[in-house]
Amino acid sequence: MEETTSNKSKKQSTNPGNSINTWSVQCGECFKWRVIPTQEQYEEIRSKFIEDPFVCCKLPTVSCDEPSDIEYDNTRTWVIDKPNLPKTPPGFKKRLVLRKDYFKFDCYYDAPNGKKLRSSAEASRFLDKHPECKKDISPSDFSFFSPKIMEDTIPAKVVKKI
DNA sequence: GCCACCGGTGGC
DNA sequence: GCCACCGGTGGC
Repeated sequence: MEETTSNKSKKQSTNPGNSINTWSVQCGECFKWRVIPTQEQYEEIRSKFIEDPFVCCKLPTVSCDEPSDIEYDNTRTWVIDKPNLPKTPPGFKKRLVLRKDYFKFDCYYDAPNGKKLRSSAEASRFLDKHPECKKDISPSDFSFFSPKIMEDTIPAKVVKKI
């Protein structure tokens, strides 16, 4: 279960390259990496990864015989995710912003009204203020987990923090 | 004045 | 010692 970033990215924020632009999962049988086209599809797979592990043949046009989509190497920075994180609630947008020093991510949810949520505490408070959301969404539907950045794939020019 | 970004720290 | 959380602020 992985996500990757690289220095090439779609413009999702003011600072290109600081967000995740490729989502991929590893097949539990052949161990090849498969790129998942959208964050939403990726989150769907991730949300039940333990009880329903990913295998290549779940993708419509792929099997374990096909070469892998991408390789784990330092042509891009890799970060390791956790299985079974909650899917982003409908109407919300989840963003992971990588700090310039590659030390960690900041995780945000953009609420339907544009409000930016920065922590579980803020998410809970938001739901309390918006009972209409609370019907379908609970605080446990938010995860501010920051994926682990793989040090051996951090660009050499980045100055490491001591 | 706002907000993206970063730094500091309290609580575990 | 770590990291979730949030206050502060520089740059716009």
